[in-house]
Amino acid sequence: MAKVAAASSSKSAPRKWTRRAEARPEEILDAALEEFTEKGFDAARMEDIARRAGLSKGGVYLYFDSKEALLKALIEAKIGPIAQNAQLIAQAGAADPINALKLLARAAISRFADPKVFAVPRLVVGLSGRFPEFAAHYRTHVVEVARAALESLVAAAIARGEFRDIEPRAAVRAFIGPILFEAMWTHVLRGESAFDTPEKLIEQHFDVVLHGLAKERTS
Amino acid sequence: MAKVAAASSSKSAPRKWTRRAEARPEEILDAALEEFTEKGFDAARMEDIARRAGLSKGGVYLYFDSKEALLKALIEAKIGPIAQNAQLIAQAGAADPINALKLLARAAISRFADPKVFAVPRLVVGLSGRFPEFAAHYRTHVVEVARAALESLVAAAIARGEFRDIEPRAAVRAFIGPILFEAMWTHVLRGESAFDTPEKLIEQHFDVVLHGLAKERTS
Amino acid sequence: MAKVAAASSSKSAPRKWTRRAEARPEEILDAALEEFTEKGFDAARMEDIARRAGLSKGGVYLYFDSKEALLKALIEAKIGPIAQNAQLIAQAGAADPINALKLLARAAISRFADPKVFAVPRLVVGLSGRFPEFAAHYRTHVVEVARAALESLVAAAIARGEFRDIEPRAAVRAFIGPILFEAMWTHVLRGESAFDTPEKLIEQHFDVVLHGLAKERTS
Amino acid sequence: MAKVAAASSSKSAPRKWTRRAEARPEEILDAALEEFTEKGFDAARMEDIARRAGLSKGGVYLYFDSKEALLKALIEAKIGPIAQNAQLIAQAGAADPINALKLLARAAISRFADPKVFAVPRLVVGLSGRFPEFAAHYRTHVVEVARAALESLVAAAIARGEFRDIEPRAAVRAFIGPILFEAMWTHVLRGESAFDTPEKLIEQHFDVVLHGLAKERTS
DNA sequence: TATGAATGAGTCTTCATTCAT
DNA sequence: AATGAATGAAGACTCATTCAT
Repeated sequence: MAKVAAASSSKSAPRKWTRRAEARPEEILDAALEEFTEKGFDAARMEDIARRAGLSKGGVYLYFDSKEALLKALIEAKIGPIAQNAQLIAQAGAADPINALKLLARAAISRFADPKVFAVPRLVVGLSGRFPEFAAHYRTHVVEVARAALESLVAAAIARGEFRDIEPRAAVRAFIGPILFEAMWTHVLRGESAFDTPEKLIEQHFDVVLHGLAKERTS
Repeated sequence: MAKVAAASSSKSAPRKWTRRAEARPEEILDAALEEFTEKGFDAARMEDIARRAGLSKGGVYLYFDSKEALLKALIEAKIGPIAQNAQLIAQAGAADPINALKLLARAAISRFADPKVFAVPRLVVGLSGRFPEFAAHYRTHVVEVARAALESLVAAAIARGEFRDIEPRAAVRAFIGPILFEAMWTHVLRGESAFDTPEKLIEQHFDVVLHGLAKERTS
Repeated sequence: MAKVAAASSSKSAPRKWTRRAEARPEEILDAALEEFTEKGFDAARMEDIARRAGLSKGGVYLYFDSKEALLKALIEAKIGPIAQNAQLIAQAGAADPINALKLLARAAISRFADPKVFAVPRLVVGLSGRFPEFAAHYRTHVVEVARAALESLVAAAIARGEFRDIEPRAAVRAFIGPILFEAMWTHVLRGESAFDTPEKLIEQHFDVVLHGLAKERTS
Repeated sequence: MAKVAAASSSKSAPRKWTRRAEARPEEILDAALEEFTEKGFDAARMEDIARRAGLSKGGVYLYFDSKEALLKALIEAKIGPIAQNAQLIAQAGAADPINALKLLARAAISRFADPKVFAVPRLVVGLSGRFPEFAAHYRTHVVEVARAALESLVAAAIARGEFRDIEPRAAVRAFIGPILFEAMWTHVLRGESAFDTPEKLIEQHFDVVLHGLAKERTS
């Protein structure tokens, strides 16, 4: 990481190899994510990652200290954007919570549809036993942030009388769970999709989750 | 596996070490599951598995041909019970679909609360990139079976006018997703639980999922 | 080292592979000393050491944790005997210090004539910059012990009026230095010997050095 | 070495970087000696040497063909002066051999007290197994030269009746050995000095050694 | 059945060396 | 003359697997 920082922070002085060296860390990270996803952290070979990133075996070590450091950098690098999204939309949409939730769901679904994006949480899941710290990092920086954002939206919706008086945490669970399930089904189990476009999934999701299953309302 | 069959079928001739030998494959499988869960398939050492199962390094090979064979046997061995459950309850509960769904949810939640049980799907997720056949096996023998059972229950409920006319698949997704999410949160991310007893989770789950989020019913 | 201890301490229970496994650590140590002496610690390859000891690459790691651990064990294993010698003779010869000194010199010279024996101090010298702890260990456990033994002999000789009243430390230096020099000349510089038998060297050594120390002049 | 010659012979055309380029080989040699002494030849990294000499990794190769060439140049560069010294003093002091010996001893002791100076022989010792040619070179160009010079002095002293009729070679051994021993003690074993000033060591040395050699007893 | 010594293929990692700029 | 990104050979170390006992 120190290495990466050092390499990528020297933007001021003009270099001859500019494009290459500047872009390298990112290229390696991408290559690593692909290899890790395909083979798993342990089974992935550093040389394959290097080759995929367009350099030789030893080249990776110019940017990352070790395989584990590469993994760590990878997780941290890919985590930020996701978490930030959640926060921003949540704040922006306090005025119209239900609409904000819809926006968020739409964003989450379309992002999770991209294998590249889903690859990171998937990796974290696979490695959680061996590297609990990554799982913890992910929980703290991504899931809890998103959760808090969603809960406040739900709370707002309840306050406005737009939602029933339910446990916000349970609502969030009901909101995210199906999206997670669908992503697992698609990327991990490689099951076939039951709808033609993502839009259809979103629609279904809202239909069921926002409106409920039961025909007759008891409460 | 051929080995396993051979080993466990020799029940005729009584020997002094009978008990041990008979129980061995199961013991090894359990030990393997624990090691695999803690360290991951690759990082787990055969010797540690053997030690945990109470025999020596070479001993494991008397029952399983290789590490990969052990993994395969493990997944298959732990998969059956789950899938069967789903089928049984589904059939049994056709008369009262909503109640059957409740029973199923209750069963799923309490089972997933047990780390040992959740360990297998977790393992499958981690290895899905490297061994897609396991993921496929899991999808076919477990998830699709359960899904079909649930969908038929939902369809029955719709037919009886107890559920709105929604896409059964979407309903199932909404039904299972939150349970999966909670299990991930607990076992993978090691997040703290927001409720005291599993019973409370079940209650919340029903409250939200079965009755819906929206206060005002549009349809 | 823990490994070695564990392996060599199990002498009670009879094993089938007795000879081999019991003898292994010693065989490896010898092989390592030879390789280290010929090529130096860094340039020596573990596989060559293993091969020379009669096993395969990985075999060495059954007895020693790492190359460095092997080096450490080697130095410690070969150091003990030397130091003990010094102490024993020193105590035994308190009654006739000059004779004791002669015995010691004779022992030191003949031992240093053996390349295997001189190899260890030689190794320590070569590695002293990188592993100062080994040099310190050698100084403390070998040189200082020998030095103390010799000094007390010299002091005894002075007290008896057999040696002039000189600084014991200087006397010891004059006593050991030439022996060290000769060993260096022979083993390190591979210079030719100027005498036919070691006995001749001993004679010359006494002629010059003891003369420098003795109170009464004979010639 | 060819490179070094080429680089240092280009004195004709004055350039702006003149001073630097002219001094470079020497700077690199010094840096190399320090690194080699601290870490050993193998463990020393070319980049560290370069950095210490004030240039970058690749820069060293403008002056030396390889790491081994650098080592060779280093040993040769640092050897000359020592050997020449010996010869000069030896010839100059033929008239008063004992005094010449004293001068030589004094010179040797004070030179060996300097870690930089002792570093070269120390390096040669450590590498003698791997590069016997360096040891041979050192023996031929340094030790044998010095030895011859000293032996002729001793022979002269014997001829003049100032020394007893002893084997000159043994006398030289007795003369140099203690100095070598002291240097080893100080630099290699990092043992504490037993005297305050080098002068004191010289005094002690003469007291013991010259006594062993001298015909007439003074005390 | 069970053991654990032994093997050797497989990988990470280092670093001398090269070369475009 | 100088740089430092890049290469790739080399070597320490691990561990699944075998096999004599």
